[in-house]
Amino acid sequence: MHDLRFIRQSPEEFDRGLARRGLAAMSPQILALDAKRRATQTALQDMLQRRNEASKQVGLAKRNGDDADALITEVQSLKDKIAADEESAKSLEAELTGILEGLPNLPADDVPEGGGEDDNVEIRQVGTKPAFDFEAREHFDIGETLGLMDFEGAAALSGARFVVLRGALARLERALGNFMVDLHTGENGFAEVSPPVLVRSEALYGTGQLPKFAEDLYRTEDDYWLIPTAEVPLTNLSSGAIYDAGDLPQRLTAWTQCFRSEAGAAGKDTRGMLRQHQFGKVEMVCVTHPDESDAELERMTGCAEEVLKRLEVPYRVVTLCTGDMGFGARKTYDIEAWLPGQGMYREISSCSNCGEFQARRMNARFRTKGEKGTRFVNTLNGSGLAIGRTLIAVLENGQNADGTVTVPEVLRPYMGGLERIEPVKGTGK
RNA sequence: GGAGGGAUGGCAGAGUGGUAAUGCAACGGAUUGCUAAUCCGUCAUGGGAUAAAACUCAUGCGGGGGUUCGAGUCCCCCUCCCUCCGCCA
Repeated sequence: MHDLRFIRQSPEEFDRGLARRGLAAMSPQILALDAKRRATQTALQDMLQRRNEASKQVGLAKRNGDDADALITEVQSLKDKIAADEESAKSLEAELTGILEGLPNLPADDVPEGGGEDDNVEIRQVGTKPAFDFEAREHFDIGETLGLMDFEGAAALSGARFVVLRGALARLERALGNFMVDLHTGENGFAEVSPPVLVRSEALYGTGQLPKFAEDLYRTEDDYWLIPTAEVPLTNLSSGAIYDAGDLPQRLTAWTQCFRSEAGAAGKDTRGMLRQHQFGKVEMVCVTHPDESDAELERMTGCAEEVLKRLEVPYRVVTLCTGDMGFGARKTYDIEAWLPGQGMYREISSCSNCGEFQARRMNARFRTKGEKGTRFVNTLNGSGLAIGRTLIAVLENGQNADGTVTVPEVLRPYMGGLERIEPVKGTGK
């Protein structure tokens, strides 16, 4: 949500931000609406003032036993006018809010300009791509050869974009989640949270998925929504909060299932488990002082990178350009893991600084000792990491010519010491 | 699912139709100085005014409607929280 006072003060700057997002200037329309709203409000207030005075006099007159009919008639005649003005003030307000809540966050100054994915800027590549003396296969080949990745069974249960993992792959998924949460809580300073995955619409409004992106979400018949990411519950834990500045930053992590309708992704990544309706993800959320959020974004991205480093998966970090950033973000780093089977880097984490955009929607503030009043906090979120995609990366980077997969060393303690995942004889069907 | 209770400022908490008490915390100031106390003011949001204030007006008692000259207070609808009962992993 945008600050109307900022738009009033710096309309050019506001429009410049929108333009960088590829959007038309909105400040003329917004300011016109705002001026109209304020004029209406002022007129309304004058009438209310008169009504209040007259009403007070009626009270006095009645107490003194005087005649108050003239005053009563006057106020009654104001009534229709007041009601009409209230009505139009309210609808102007609603119109204004409707516009403001549909506009994305403005990009930070250092975000590269661009229209889409192709204009993202690579910052660094880390790790060494594995050199295979055979043709690298994609994860679904590897998984099906192992007999442990079952798309048919999943289709029978749930349809397309689901998977059933079995045996060592099911355990690998669990191992990844445990490893990531242990890393973030043990070394990266995050507090572990186990939140609901069903939330109210208010929570989704707070992080910005609603009202604009309802079609991407699953909704229950009794009006709960399935979270598309644990960013929603973790960030909204700060909804309505007033922190002491000393209690910031708040760093939270959670391993949850995430649910996405993938309404706009028809035909994209249909094969395999790259893009699913349901997937596990370890999420990191930070709530910071406004002066700290830029540094926190670097830190958080580093925390996500550390997961891949330890898993020995090569990756690169890109800064998303203005055209590829999500709705609530003012700056985003994507981490893309190297997938030898695809011969491509694919997104495995997205770390965003949302500034005070979400905090305004949630009314999340902090107070500094010695200062008057409160200010909005800044919020950040990042995957640390998406589990399904990490599993893909581990399979593709750890694959061997004989169809087995080498388990990264850091995961072995979570896998009962298992060093290699071997194909199973028969699928048990 | 059934029954009941509740929602008022940062927090606590009064207020049954006529200007939203009071306490705590916080901020500004005054005063006196033995780890502090005392006093005064400020202490929700928005409009107008202003360089910024002072100032001024309105709104604000969970949300939305209604009754009334006037609603925190009365009526209707809704939401959320709590308690008890039932069911349940």
